[in-house]
Amino acid sequence: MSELRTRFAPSPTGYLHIGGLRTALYSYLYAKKMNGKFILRIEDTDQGRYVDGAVEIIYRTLRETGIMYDEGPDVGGDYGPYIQSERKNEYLFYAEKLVESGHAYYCFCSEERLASLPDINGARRYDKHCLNLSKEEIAERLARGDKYVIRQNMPVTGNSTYHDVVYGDITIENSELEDQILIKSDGMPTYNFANVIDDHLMGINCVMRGIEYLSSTPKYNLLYDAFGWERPVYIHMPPIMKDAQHKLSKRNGDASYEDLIKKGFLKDAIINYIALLGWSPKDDSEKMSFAELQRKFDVSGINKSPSIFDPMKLAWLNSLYIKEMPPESFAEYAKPWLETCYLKDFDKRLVCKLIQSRIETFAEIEDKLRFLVEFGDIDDGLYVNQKQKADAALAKNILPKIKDKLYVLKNWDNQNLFDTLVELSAELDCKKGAVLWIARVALTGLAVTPGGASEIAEILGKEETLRRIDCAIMQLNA
RNA sequence: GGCUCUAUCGUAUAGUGGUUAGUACGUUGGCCUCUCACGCCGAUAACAGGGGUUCGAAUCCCCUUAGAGUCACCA
Repeated sequence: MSELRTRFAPSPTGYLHIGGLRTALYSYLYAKKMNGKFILRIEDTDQGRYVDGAVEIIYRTLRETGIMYDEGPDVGGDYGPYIQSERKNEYLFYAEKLVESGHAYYCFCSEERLASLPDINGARRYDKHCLNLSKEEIAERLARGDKYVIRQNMPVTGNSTYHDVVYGDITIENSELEDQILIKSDGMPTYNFANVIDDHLMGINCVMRGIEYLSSTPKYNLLYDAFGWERPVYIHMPPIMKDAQHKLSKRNGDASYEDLIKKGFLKDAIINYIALLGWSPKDDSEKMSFAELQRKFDVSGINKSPSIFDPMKLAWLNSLYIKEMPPESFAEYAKPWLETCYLKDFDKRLVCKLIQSRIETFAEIEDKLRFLVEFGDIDDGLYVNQKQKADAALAKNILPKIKDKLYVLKNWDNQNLFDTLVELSAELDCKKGAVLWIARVALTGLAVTPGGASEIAEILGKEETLRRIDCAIMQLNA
């Protein structure tokens, strides 16, 4: 068996959406598992849809996520060029070969004629009108410079069957196949044609792509057959949906890879999650590193039915990756989000320690830390905690004592603060939870905070802590 | 509409003729605890419907229903 060669062939239309990224991921994982090659090819035959910078986004995203291609436009290889617009001349040559063998023909039909074709169930099917043109007429019109396209000559009877690795045998009546255009009037090949020619020329023997190509694959197979080329192995994949009836797409404003990064998701979590959308390993593993994914990936685990993208589960996976980050990496990665919090001179290390285990995405940082810079009215009701037997009256009573204790505290760190407050609770003969609860509320004015009273006091610093306690006392006495 | 594909808890899935239908997220009860979070223990909830085949069907077949894809000089 020759070396497995698979490929990812995106169009540079502006972004790499989640579905495309997953296709690339699966193709890469499968190629690597089989000790084969993974190739990147840019399909830019539609000049109208080309978007500047889109190619760079593709390169960057694949690199960033670890989906390294063995051959491609910017890394080279023996089958280049890897950009379709640079292979333009190849296609016409092969199309003409097909014309010679009768598998394709020139078509001079005008747009108007095409538009006048009968509409059958909402679709206009080309009627093979130009198939019957005489050799002389074709030569004459070609010489005259008439605009033309080259169409594939589909069989009218019989049916075509092929095997798909995930969907099994697919059979379609040949009469369902339209004489699709191979070469457009601008001389460029259509995707359908270029795709087949390139795959063959590049030695691609395994094609992994979205299910949208499942029903047009017989057309490609007819092309392979006409040339006498060996058909590749096909692996079609189910779509990723936003909900039961809508596909996930940038057009609907759904998240692309880059959007997810901006929303505070880690690339490892994104890759891990999308790997699980439509595929599952033999065991019950869910959190898998890229290396594990490579080891465990197998096409037999690919699902047939569409799967809905679940941000909640992604967030959960993301939190797992966040928790295992070394503190330094976390601090480094969190930097941009921390900057939006105006933390002034608070100790970033302590702040990170506080939030690392409490966020699922980095975007939550701002909300979680707002209390560090915003402090104002405290609702008396917040002092009430039945379990700890705390309330506003108790707060009014012990807050001054807390203040006195802290005022003389020498080493301002979490442990000392905690010990001091616990000590006070013993002296006052009340629950330590009551003291800590009241202190925390007084310092933050919030029912829920990341971290307890002592941790927060440590970050706030002595001066700010005492200032806030004063504030709280004043409010209670007002 | 024609053609193709799909159908297990809300979501992602395990399951390939015999299981108390498993797991994870979510939701939820509890424990732990200076609130929250983490962690731990429990609960919740599914074979779309109807016919077959079979001693036996989530698993095989058919129909219905629902959904997706496709029918371009787009990829």
